[in-house]
Parts: sequence; structure tokens; C-alpha cells
Amino acid sequence: MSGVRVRFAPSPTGYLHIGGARTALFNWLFARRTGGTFVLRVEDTDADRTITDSAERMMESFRWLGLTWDEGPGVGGGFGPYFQSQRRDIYAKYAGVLLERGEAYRCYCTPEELKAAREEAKRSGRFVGYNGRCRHLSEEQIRAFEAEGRKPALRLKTPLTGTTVVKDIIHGDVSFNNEEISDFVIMKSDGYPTYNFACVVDDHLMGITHVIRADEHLSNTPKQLMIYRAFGWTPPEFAHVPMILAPDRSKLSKRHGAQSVEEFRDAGYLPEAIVNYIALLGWTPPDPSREILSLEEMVRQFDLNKVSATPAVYDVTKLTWMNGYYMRTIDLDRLTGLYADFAVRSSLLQRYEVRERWEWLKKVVSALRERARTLTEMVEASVYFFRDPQEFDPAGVKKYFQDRNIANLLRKCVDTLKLVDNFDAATLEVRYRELAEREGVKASALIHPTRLAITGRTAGPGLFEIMEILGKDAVLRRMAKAADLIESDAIPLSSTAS
RNA sequence: GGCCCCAUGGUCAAGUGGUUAAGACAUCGCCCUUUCAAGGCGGUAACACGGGUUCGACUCCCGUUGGGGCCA
Repeated sequence: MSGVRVRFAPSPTGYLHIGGARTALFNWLFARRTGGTFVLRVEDTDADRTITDSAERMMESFRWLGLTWDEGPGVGGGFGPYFQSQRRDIYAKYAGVLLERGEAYRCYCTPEELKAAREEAKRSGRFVGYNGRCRHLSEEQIRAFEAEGRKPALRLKTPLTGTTVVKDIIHGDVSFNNEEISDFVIMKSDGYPTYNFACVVDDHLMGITHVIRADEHLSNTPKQLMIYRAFGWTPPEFAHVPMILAPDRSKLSKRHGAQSVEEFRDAGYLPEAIVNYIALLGWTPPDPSREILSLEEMVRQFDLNKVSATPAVYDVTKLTWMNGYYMRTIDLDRLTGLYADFAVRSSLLQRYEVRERWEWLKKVVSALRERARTLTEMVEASVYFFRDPQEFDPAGVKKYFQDRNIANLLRKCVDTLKLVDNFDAATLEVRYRELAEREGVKASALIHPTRLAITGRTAGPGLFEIMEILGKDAVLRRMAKAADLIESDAIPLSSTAS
């Protein structure tokens, strides 16, 4: 283990969204790359039920993505506790240290007074930060406020002049004018630490060497630097990664549809596709033309210095393409298992059947994996393997079932098929082509109507492969049924195209 | 409102003062083919704008515009 220690510190207010997942991934990759330690810390202020649930779900998403943490909830470590809600006494203690050192002071201003001062400042066009009213209270004034029962907040004495420079691995040096940062609150009057304070105390106590986090915290960093300075601590290195934006360039929000890792998982995306895709949002591997990368390859190639400073818009289309790639290439047994879970969930088959029909399911998956980009698509494309078609694609009907002779042709096919003992794709194809020749038609004149008859659709795997998987009985039954429907001119049409 | 960040095709993105401005997805066309995919080949498509600096700017500096963030 190298001395590198990084952390991902989510605030468990909802799900792990794609931006958070990418920030976590970069931390994880950096830790693995450098032989360092990846710490997971939960920034929950309160430990209420919804927050605990949310934290649990986020951790589940991490595990699913394959991002394991070396220290944190569930695995422990020598720097706990890893929930901020369990560290309140620590923040109180360190706030006391700053108070003793004269780096912080009690502020008795009420929210109303603060608001009034702010408005006054705004009116006179002055800087609208805290005016430092409580910075030099006398013992007497303090006693008076205490006597009133006012609960003080704690503010940091910030430097009045000069500049604070954030040295950022991604952005370079970013400087802030100290005059524009007024004495900010580090402990609220209710005894809770503010974000910046808790963050600095935790990062320092947990020995964090590199803070890799989202861009939105860049503006908080000078304040955090001031806290480090007040303690006399050496700050870590910083790398602020750009945010991930919704397709309309606004911040990701509910109305943009799927955006949490959980939602993508439920929509049938594979973890390797998500990880691979989000890694490319902001990071470029040494060979930019090779975009399909395993987690192992990314670890070997990851470089924080190659992370871009530009916010990225995520593009589901490309994610979906990439998912399709992984659908085609991962282990068939694993894919079949994943597919089975989705098929069970949509009631295509029963749980107990999965084991019984495993080999057959593998054939179904193998036939469909080439053309399904997600597990959901695969399930949708597989229904006719489980149920006889109840409706037929309108465009297909128009194209292949129009001719009156089609019913006869299908019946001839049925007659031929009845005589086939080895109902495998190769044999079926030979028989079909022979029949076509005898009838003086092109093979496709038989193939297309047959596909429509047995699947209700015009698109899908090779016909003979479908027939083999379906088996003789189902194929003959469906074809005869279709012939009947054509003759009675009563073909039920599906509303959605296949 | 103040401060900070960002700006190459529709999207991701290479580029680091002199390039025919890569590559991927998407899109279009062709090939392959029993359909649909997959695959192969090819095409369309970009340096936000305005000033500088320089023999020469996508590249450096300033401003404008636009987007985002933090604080209030």
C-alpha cells in the first residue's frame, strides 16, 4: 500500500447518480492505480431512517458496479467511524481547539440581525458577507448574550487581506480574494458542524492525501484551506472533476429520466458498460481510439492529469451502444442468468423454470444477444419463445400475408416440416430450400411468411435457429394457426411495430 | 448581485504555436444477408464571437456572449 488515501463522501439524500458514480470511480481508479486506499465516508448529518436506507442503496450500487472500498461502512478501518452522524463529538472537540487557539469565535447574532445587516450592506453597495460584529465581543457582552439565552454559532476568523490559492490538479492554480470571504460559520448554534468544517476535520483525521470531488466544491475550497491553516494542518491535494450535465446542458434532475445507477440497472444495463461509459466522460485513455476498456485496463491506464476540465453531457445512445457491445461479448452463462432475472420479473417464466430450462434458455439468449442492446430489449424480443403470437406486425401482414396463396404455401411448409425428424437449423434450412425449388419460388418467399407466422414479427434471429429453439410442435401449431387466420381474413394486428 | 469554473462536429473527445483538425457514438450511403442486428467500406458534420501577441494561432493574453457552480 502506498501512502495515497482518497475518499468518496456521498451525502445520502437519494440514489447514487451517474455523476456521483463517476466521481467515485475516479477516486477508486486513482487508489488502485497508485496502490492507495479508497475510503467510503457517509456524509449524513442525521441518522434517520430514510438517510440510512439511502446510504444502504448507494453502497449496493457501488458493489454492483464493482467498486469496492477498503475502509468504510461494512468493512471498518482504523479511522472510523465512517458516518458523520457518529462523529459529532469529534467536530465539537476540534471546534473547541480552534476556539482555544483564538482562530474562531462565538457569534451571537440572530438570523434576523444577520438578515438586516445583509440587506443594509446590499443597499449601500458593500460586500454582503458577515460583518464581523461578534469578532471582538467583550466578556461583558458575551455574558449579556448568554444571559439572554442566545445560543452562539462558531465562526472562523478569516484573513482580512491577501489571496488564497487552490492548487488543483485539473484546474491549475485558482486564486480567491480573501476580502471576499467573510468569517463563516463552522459550527451552527444547534451544535451541528457545517459542511466545510466537518469535511476538513474528517479528511485530515482520516489521513486523506488527495481530495477528488466534483467541480461544485471548488468554490468551497478556499474556505477549507483557511480551516486547515487555522489548525496548522497540511492540506491534501485537490482535483475537482467537472460535472456531468443532462442533454439540455442543465444540471441533472428527475425530469431527465434515468440518471441513477439503480435506474440504469433496472433498465437492463450491465455494470461494465456503465463503468466503461462514465469513465470516458472526462477521462481519456492513452490510446483515445480504444474506448472499450475493462476495469483492469482502466486501472493500469488511469491518470488524473488526463482528466478534462470541461463539463460533459451524457449521451444515453452511446451508453446503449456500449451496453450492446457487452451484451454480445460477456460470458453466455452470466448473460443468461441476468436475462432470466429480467424474464422472471416480467412473468415470462417462473423462477423454478430457470434451472430446469437452463440449457434451452441459453439457446434463446444466444440467439438474441446479437441484436439486443439491453436486457429489457432482450426480454421484449423473446416473448414469442414463450407464448404463441397473439398479434401480427401490420407491415409484415401487408407484405407477406396478402397473397391468397400464402395459406396454401404455409400448409405445404407444414407438410414438409412434419416429415423432418432432426428438427435442427441446418436440416430445416435444407428442407426449406428444397421445397422452394420444387415450388418454383425463392426461399425468401417461404422464409418471411414463416417467420411472421411463428413469431408475429418481421425481425429477429435467423428463422431456422428460431424454429429449432421453438421445437417442432410449436412451429407446426403456429403455422397452421396462421394459415387459418389468413384464410378467414381475421388476422389480429399488433399496435406497435415489431 | 459578487466570486469562481468551463467553451473543438448533434454527443463524448484528441490536439498543447506551423496538422489534410484524430478517434468513438449518432446520422447518411454502399457491401454482406432469409428479416433485424452485428460486421466491413465510405460520406456529411467542429475550433462561440471580437480584439490583441506572433512571421504564423484551435492552441497564449484581454474582453464579449453563452453554460455551470459557490456564496449571499
